[in-house]
Amino acid sequence: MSVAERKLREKEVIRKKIIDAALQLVKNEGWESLSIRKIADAIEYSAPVIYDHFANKEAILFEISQDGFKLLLSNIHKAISKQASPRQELKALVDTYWKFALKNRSYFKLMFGVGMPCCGEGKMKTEFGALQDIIYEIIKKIIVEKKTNIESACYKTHAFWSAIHGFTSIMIARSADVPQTMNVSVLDQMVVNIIENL
Amino acid sequence: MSVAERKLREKEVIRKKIIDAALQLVKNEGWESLSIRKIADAIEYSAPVIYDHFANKEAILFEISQDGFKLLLSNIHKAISKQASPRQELKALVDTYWKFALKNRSYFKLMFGVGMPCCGEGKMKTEFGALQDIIYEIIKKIIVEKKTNIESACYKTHAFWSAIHGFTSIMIARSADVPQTMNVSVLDQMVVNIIENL
DNA sequence: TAACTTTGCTAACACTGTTAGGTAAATTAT
DNA sequence: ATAATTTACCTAACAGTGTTAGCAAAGTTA
Repeated sequence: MSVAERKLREKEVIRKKIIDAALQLVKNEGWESLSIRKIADAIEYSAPVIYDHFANKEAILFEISQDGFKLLLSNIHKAISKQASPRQELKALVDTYWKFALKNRSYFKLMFGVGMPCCGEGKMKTEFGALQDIIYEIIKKIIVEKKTNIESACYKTHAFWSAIHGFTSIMIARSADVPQTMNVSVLDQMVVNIIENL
Repeated sequence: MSVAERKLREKEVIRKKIIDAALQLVKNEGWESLSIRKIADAIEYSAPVIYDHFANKEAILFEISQDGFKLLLSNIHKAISKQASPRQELKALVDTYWKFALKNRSYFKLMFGVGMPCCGEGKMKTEFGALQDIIYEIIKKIIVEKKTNIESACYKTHAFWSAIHGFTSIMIARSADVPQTMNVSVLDQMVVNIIENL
């Protein structure tokens, strides 16, 4: 019986190797030039072996983008837990989001890429929702604190999320096209302004 | 001498045919599955002919995305010219932007795709800037009207643009992942709120 | 009419994702 | 321990990709 267990473990090891190699290749050469044969080369197996572990290339990219979400959510939770007030929590969330995008462009592009071959419509509902839920909870707390209209929490979550994500997307996707006046301080000021008007 | 002119005209015709065919294919099957051979097939030429008109595939996608910008800017100018006040201009701009994204998803994905093979960093500075300039001018007018701080116009342009683009990107990229509470009325309310706080 | 340029083709190269089929090794059953 | 069976892994191949080289025919100019 333990033979089967060992085999499963070994399979898991190769699976991890595939993901690790793929991520490394994406980081070095961009996701456009990622190929099954390059992954196979990196893990020192022949190409078809990869199909024993993943249905297709898209499934690999999908799993990587899910890992990205896990990492981002973990970073956010860590950052939030250190804060003393909901307002500081919201600031810490934005800071973490921005730093994640900046330091992990490959992940970010896979996770939020418009028209990405993997992780398209309807595949990221849970990961996507988790992020939105965190924002929602913090905003609710601030609204309670400020005693403004609690019913607007939902709308405000979307508005907040739109602004933060829009800023980050523009910066990551088009860094060279963006005027110098659009920099991180704009993001900071945006958060301050949004909190003021919650 | 007029022979050369005719030849240039004929070249232009084929060039246009390539772009048209490519755009049609992108609209029908998505940009991922666009291929030189498919374009060649559509225009009833052999594949290498395309390289007499474009350096490579990326150049075709680049030109298409530029056409997209031209169309979007033209739509915006048309919509703005019909408005009576800067506030209505801003609303019309957002409305046009949103409708453009909705009706021309292919264009939008090419124009603003995070990590798109074409139109990456540094290639869209002018088109990108033109859009931002329009927003800037309207916002300045509103600020003058409201007699608030004119120096904040630049920051507010970025913040506005971030929010609008973020909302649209999320909707276009992830329509199936987005909760039902995030709909066009959120966009409307966002614009109203932003104008209020300019 | 001869020389030259342009046009457009086929064939090919080096890739891509993916599948079929076979072989040798590892595991299980007898 | 031997036979049967499953698993692991490979090579070869298919159909497709972007792109280039080289050639033949047509069009243009001298």
